[in-house]
Amino acid sequence: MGTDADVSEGRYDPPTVEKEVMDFWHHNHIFEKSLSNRKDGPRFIFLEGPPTANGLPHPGHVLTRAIKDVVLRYKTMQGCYVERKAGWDTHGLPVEIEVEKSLGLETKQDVENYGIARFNQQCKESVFRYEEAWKEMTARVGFWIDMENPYITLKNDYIESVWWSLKQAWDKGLLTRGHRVTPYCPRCGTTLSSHEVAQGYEEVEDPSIFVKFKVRGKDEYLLAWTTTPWTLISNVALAVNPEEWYLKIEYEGERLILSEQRADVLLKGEDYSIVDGWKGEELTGLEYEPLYTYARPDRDCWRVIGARFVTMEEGTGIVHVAPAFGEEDYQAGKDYDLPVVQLVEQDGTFPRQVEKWAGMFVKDADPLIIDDLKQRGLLMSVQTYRHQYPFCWRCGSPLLYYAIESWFVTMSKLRDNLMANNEDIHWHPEHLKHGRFGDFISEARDWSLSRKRYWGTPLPIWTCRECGHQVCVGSVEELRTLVVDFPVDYDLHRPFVDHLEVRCPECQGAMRREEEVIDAWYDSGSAFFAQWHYPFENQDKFKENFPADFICEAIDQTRGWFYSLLAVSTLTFDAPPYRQVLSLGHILDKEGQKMSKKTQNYVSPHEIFGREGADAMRWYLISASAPWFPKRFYEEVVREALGKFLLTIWNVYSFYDTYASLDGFDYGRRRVPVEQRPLLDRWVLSRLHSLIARVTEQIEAFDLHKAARDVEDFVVRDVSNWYIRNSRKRFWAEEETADKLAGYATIYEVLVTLCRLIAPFVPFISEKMYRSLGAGESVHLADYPCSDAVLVDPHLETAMEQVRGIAETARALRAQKGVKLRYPLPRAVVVADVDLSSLAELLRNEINVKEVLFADSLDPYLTSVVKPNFSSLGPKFKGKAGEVAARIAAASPDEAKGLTVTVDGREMVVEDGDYHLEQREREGYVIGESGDAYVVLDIRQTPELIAEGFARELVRRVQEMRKEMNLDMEEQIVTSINIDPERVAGWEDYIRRETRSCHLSFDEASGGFVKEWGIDGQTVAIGISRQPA
RNA sequence: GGGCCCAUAGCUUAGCCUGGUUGGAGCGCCCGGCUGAUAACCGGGAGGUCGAGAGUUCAAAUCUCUCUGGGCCCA
Repeated sequence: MGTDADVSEGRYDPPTVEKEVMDFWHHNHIFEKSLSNRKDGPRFIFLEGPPTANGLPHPGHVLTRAIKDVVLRYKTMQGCYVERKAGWDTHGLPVEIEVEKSLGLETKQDVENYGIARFNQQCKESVFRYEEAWKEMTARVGFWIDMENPYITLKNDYIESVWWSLKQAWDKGLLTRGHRVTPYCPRCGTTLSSHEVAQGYEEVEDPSIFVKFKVRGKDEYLLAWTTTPWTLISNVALAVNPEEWYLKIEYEGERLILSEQRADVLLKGEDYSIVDGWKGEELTGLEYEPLYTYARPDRDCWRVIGARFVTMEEGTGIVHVAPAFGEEDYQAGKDYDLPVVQLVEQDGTFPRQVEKWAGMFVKDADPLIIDDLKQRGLLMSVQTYRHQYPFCWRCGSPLLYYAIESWFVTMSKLRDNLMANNEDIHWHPEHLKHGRFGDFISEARDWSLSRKRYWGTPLPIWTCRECGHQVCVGSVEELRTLVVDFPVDYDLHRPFVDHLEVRCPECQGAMRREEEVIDAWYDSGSAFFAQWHYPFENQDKFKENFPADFICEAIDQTRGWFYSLLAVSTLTFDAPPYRQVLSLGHILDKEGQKMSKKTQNYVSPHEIFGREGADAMRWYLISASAPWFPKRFYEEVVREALGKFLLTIWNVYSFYDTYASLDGFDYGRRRVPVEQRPLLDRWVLSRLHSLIARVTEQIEAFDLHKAARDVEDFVVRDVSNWYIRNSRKRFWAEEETADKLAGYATIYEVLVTLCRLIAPFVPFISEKMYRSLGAGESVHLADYPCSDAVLVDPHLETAMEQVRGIAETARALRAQKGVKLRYPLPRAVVVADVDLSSLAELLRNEINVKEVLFADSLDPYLTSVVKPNFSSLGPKFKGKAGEVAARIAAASPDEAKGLTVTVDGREMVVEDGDYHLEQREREGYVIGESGDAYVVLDIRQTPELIAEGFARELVRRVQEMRKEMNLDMEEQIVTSINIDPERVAGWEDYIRRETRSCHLSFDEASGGFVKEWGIDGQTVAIGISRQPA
């Protein structure tokens, strides 16, 4: 791309221009220069949220990358040094699942048979499968980020940093082993983090059964409700709400115990009698006979306990308790010292003891258990229950809530710290800070960190087989001291770390690593220090870059990455890891539904890039709505952004380019000082500098959409539709007038400044124009424009706004009266509070009148008309009212006052109420208002004016024909028109000049190109031909 | 089931915080006009139960509550 080569190519072709710009950036190292340029500037610290490259990027990723880029380019142009290190998130169950699928492995046993080493090797390869696609998308959307030196969570250095922070937690006593009932996928053989569980809720129908538990020694039953029959096998207690009332009733010959409230609801209209009643607490301790005795608990159980979580909203008010399968159950079990009966294997099947259903997947056994209970007469009713139930988001298996041993980070102890650190963070949108996010951290749960899986950062905890001593290893060096023959080449993943021979520092016994790997969210949450291999290297680098000034991801990261960063940072440094966080809304499809891979209800970004281009897509995404609002995305809206904004600005540019290069204009040499330029020029510059001030303010507040809309408004309304439109004639002048030079200088300044202003938003087209204008090597190396207060003239802006309004009104009045704009009118009179005289000439041209006058009052153009008031006349004059009205209407305002009429021989005086005066335009004038101002149009057309207008009609048609013939602008023609020459008397020269006719005749239309036109209902034939050379 | 966010013309949206003339604009549509930069522009028109209902108030798109729909998060 040369600075002024191929500038006159006319039509804007986005993909071609954008590719050209990308090549230019690449070959000239513009990104690198944008960094080295600002080396000494203040730092603006950005932290990239790492994607996983085992899937193709979709429009949502384009949005995130585009918005990040806007902010980072803006900061760079403002003089900041903005380092941008890319990152890859590489560990975790999703990766394993992909690999399992491709290898046809179905269980953990399959994986182990395949070999953990080989398996992890596959995982490692898988996470870079789409690296190229990601790199390409990133480059194509114009996101400048260093993809050559990314941080990668699977690197030894990265893992070592993570280990270091885990050891910090360990030393603080915040890394502990405990039980927790967690959602568990029996197929994957692992617990799922809450973030993962959330992705897999589906509405399903489950059995809803009412089960009778026989009270020990009595012929009475406690009625309990459950939707998970398979957990009944492991039942150890029944819970009642101690505060609620319970009844013993007799119903269909049976004595049942349930809550009073629920009895009312469930047995409404049924025939039952109340036998007894108690408060819930009185029931506690009551023993019952277990439904199943496969378990032989070592502790007292099978009795009623009190628990406040028991609600009266559903069920019977008596809840079956199985501590192994529910969090509340587990807690209640602890409170009452109940045994944890867990008659389910890790793969989700019943164990051998459960003779009837051993080996069967528990959920599949539900109907059989129901049958069994039915046959034993222990079932009250079976219904189905629709509710949201979690499924494994990757493999689709129903999740089981399952008490499992796990390592925890006890975040619950850090709640106050989390909240204090959150106070120092600026959230966009703000409501997240104390809303969704604030609520979440104020009730922070312990972070279940460990995963019984393979592909992840191994938990660096070793336990001595001899003495039980545990060490948490915080560095490779520390590990080396514990290991016999630590090899030179090492890999901190499984199975390598599992096979190390570790000696207990206490007793020299053999140590064994806790077999789990950690939640991959901890990896990415460590990015802010682990990307630098802190604290083993880059201590300064880390200090310079902590905390980040800005992070930005989609809203779903609120409890994902935004949280894991804050959690790790609070745990490790007790400080907030970022100062500002921008949370983006999601991209939805045309119908406002979320995009999904399954339905493929979205256009691939590639197609958009290939047609409308990256700038158009960016512009749409930025200007459509606030960054944090969801956006509907489809091709038409992008095309609209292209047509409305990009093509308009391009046309302004190409207009300037056409004329400026024709005239050989050189901004550097022939610049007219601003104060010597016409008012219109000073106006557009004033608008420009007002705009700069607003845009800067809005970007700072992350109101990117407002900034974009203001820019668009300026370009379309002010520059293209007003400034250029009213300046066109200036550039047609053949000689080099000061006026023309002033115009060139102004458009040039507007364009170059605009390029800089919009460079962060639309980096390609701005670069292309900036360079073509010869303004510098790259717009992205330039400074962001500053508003120059000297150039801002608010009075001028207001006056122009007023004039624009008046022009619109005048055009509307013309349309009303059917006077075409081409026909000049004698005058317009403006009545306004502000002095608009300096803009009179502009207005005169705009509305095509011979003169514009200013007046203080409308009175000279108004006349009063007497209007009879029928509602007053009617009752007075009855049948003669019409007659009287006619007399009144015929009177002048002066005559009307005190007018006497003779009705049926009686003389009557017309009173004030019998008529009213209406103000009307005087004959020949039409009045309109615009804001506080009025405009009067004199619409009396004289024959001379009509001739002039008609001449313009003819010129316009000839021009159209010239265009159709593809004539050069300068080319001369011979013109003949079949009209009476009288109709354009005095305007023959005008027609000749405007149409570049060397010969003009008014007779039969003849020549190479003859066309008939309908002008004001008449047919006019025009013939033109090229002048023979 | 709970929390948060959102709902204005066929589409994209301004106005809502801080209640007050007739709810603005752009795209699209119809009619007319302008045009030798333009895929543009100008004027007019059709098109709004301001998601629904209730409340507060002299007055509600705006404040409150309930409901419906969508999104996100949590269960």
